[in-house]
Amino acid sequence: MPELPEVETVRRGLEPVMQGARFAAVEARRRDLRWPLPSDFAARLQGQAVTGLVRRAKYLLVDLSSGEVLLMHLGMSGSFRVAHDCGQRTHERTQHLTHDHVVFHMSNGARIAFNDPRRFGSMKLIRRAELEQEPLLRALGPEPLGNAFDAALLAGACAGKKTSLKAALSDQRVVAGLGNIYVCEALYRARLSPKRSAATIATRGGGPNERAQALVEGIRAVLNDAIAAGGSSLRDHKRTDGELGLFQHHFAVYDREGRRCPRRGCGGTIKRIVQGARSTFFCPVCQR
DNA sequence: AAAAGCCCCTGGACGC
DNA sequence: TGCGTCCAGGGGCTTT
Repeated sequence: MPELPEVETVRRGLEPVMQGARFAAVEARRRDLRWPLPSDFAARLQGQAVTGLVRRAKYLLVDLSSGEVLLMHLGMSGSFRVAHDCGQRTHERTQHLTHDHVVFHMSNGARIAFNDPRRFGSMKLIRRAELEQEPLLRALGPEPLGNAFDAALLAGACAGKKTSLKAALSDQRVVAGLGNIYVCEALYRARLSPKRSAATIATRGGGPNERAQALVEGIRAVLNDAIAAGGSSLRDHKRTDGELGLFQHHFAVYDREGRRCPRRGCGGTIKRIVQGARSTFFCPVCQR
C-alpha cells in the first residue's frame, strides 16, 4: 500500500492521539512482523510519553521520553486504526480485527491497532543518539517535498546511472518516498517515458536539464495533490479513522491500461509494461 | 560499486 | 462452490 502520501496521511491521523500521550499498555499479539519484535518491546514502550511524531520517506518515527525512537514501516499492507478504549459502545469500537498484530493503549484512552495481513511491515526501537547511524535510514535520499530537493540534486543522483528512469525514481537512495504508483504518475506529469535512461535527465556534467526540472515539479505536485486527498485507497490503505483516501480517482495512468490518456489533445492509450518485475503504466504518445 | 534477482506473506480477482 | 494461478502499493539481502 503505502507510499509517501499514505504514510503522511497516517502520520497526521496518529499525531493528535499520540503526541503528548503515554503508552499505558502495549499488546504485541504477534511478534513476527518483517523482523521479530524484541522480547522487551512492550516493556520499553510502556510508560513512555510521545514527544514527537515525524515521517521520513515511508517510515514513521515516534520520539519517546526514554530517549528511544520507535521506527515503523507499513510495508505493503500495513495500516493503523484509532479507536477509544473508554466511552459507550466500547465493545463495538474496539473489536479485534484479524491481523491486528500490535495494539497501543494510550493514556488518553486511544486504542491504536496496527493491522498488517502480509506482515511486510516492521517496528524497531533504537536509541535517538544512534538515529544517524541507523542502517534503514542512512542511505535514504532527499525528501521530495523538502527544500533541498531540486533539479540539480535529482540530476546529480541520476547522472551516470545505467538504469531506467522508472527504476531510478523507485530507488529510495535517489529520492525517498516514491513507490510504484507515484513514480508512474510523476513521470506522466513530467511527460517523460519510464523507459528513458535515467542519465538523460542530467547533462554530461551531471547538472540538471529541463527534464529534471519538469520531473521535480511533477513529483512535488502529485505528492501534494495526493496528500490533500488523504492518499490513495486501493486494497488496504485506510486512514486512521477508517475513511478511504480519495486520490485513486485522480490517477492519470496507474492501473488504467487501455484507457484513453487524459491529457487534452493527446489521444494516446495507456500502456502497461513490466520493469523490474513490477507494472509500469504510461502514455507512449505524450511521455517521451 | 551498481544492478538484477529472490524472497518474505496473505488475500483478492480471475479462469476453469 | 471449489480449486489453482497470478498479481498486489515495499524493501532487505544475495548474487552477478
